[in-house]
Amino acid sequence: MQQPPPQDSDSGAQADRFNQARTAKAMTLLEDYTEMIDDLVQAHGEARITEIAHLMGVTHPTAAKAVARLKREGLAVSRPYRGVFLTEAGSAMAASVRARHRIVVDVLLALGVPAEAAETDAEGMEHHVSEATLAAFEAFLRRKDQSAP
Amino acid sequence: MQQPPPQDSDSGAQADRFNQARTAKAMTLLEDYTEMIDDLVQAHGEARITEIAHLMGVTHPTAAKAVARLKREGLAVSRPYRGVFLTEAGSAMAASVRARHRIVVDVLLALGVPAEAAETDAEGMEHHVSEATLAAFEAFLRRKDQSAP
DNA sequence: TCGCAAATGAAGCCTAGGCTACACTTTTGT
DNA sequence: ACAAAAGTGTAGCCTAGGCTTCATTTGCGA
Ligand SMILES: [Mn+2]
Ligand SMILES: [Mn+2]
Ligand SMILES: [Mn+2]
Ligand SMILES: [Mn+2]
Repeated sequence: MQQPPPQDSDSGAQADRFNQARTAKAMTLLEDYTEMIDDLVQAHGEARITEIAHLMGVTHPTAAKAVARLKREGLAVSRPYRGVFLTEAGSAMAASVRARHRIVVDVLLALGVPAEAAETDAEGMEHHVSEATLAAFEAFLRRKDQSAP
Repeated sequence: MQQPPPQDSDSGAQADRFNQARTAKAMTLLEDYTEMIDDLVQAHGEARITEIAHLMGVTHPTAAKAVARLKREGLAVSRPYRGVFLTEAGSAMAASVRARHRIVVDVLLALGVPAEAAETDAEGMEHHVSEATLAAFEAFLRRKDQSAP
């Protein structure tokens, strides 16, 4: 292991940002599906492939492939022709993803974004909100509803 | 052409949001490359594949393939072994993308996000900011620096 | 109970967007 | 002027994530 290469002044800084955005984009599927499966298990005790597909707006083979990836990555379990459930790791991801999702929506609403746009945009933006940004969002929301109790 | 199907109550609303997020994600490459090429043409009079690749953090064949897609979609032009330039449509996209990028960064900074995180997160978030949200962001920024002149 | 509809699985196709390896042009330095 | 270096192009491989089509299993209602 080497130290993170110092990058010739800031030549690579921009490249680093794009790479980080690409990495975040690659997490989108896992994050959205874990959150969705967690929702469904809460609501019905299990998550069925067909319902996942319907809510995600994809065909069932697409949802099945996504679930296969979740299982491969240790986030979910399932047996043939049965429901899908999250592992400990999957539940943890779902919890943090849901918390972040809510905070992003709340920030957008606080900034005056119409509710429908806030929900829609948050679904994509959330995956690019870093820990640092999330912390700033939380602080902003605390300030906000402290000044207007 | 039919009217947008009313969706049984709100069953499909969630699916619509995910589909919109997927569409936005698919625009990411075009938006980032047009902005980048526009930057480079401003700075050096042309955009070379190698420099695009370097700044985007990808290999040169990847950048070349991206430019091929830009050309296919009528956003850029180039001749073999020569620089890349934007069409009218490409320049228009670059201008709006750059404006939105700046606004997103400014909003994040106004909310107290550290500068480095703001730059990085904006690079991904920007592609999911709708017109409605952008308008709210602009209004927020105007209020902001009106109250602190 | 048993037959049929709904759900699930499996196979295979497609595009986007990464990569490496190698060929060819252009530019540059002696 | 020309050889080496740098830049560019091309081919081909890979994975992710959509899709359709068809086979199989489940679960229900008659
Ligand atoms: Mn999402
Ligand atoms: Mn979400
Ligand atoms: Mn971007
Ligand atoms: Mn940008």
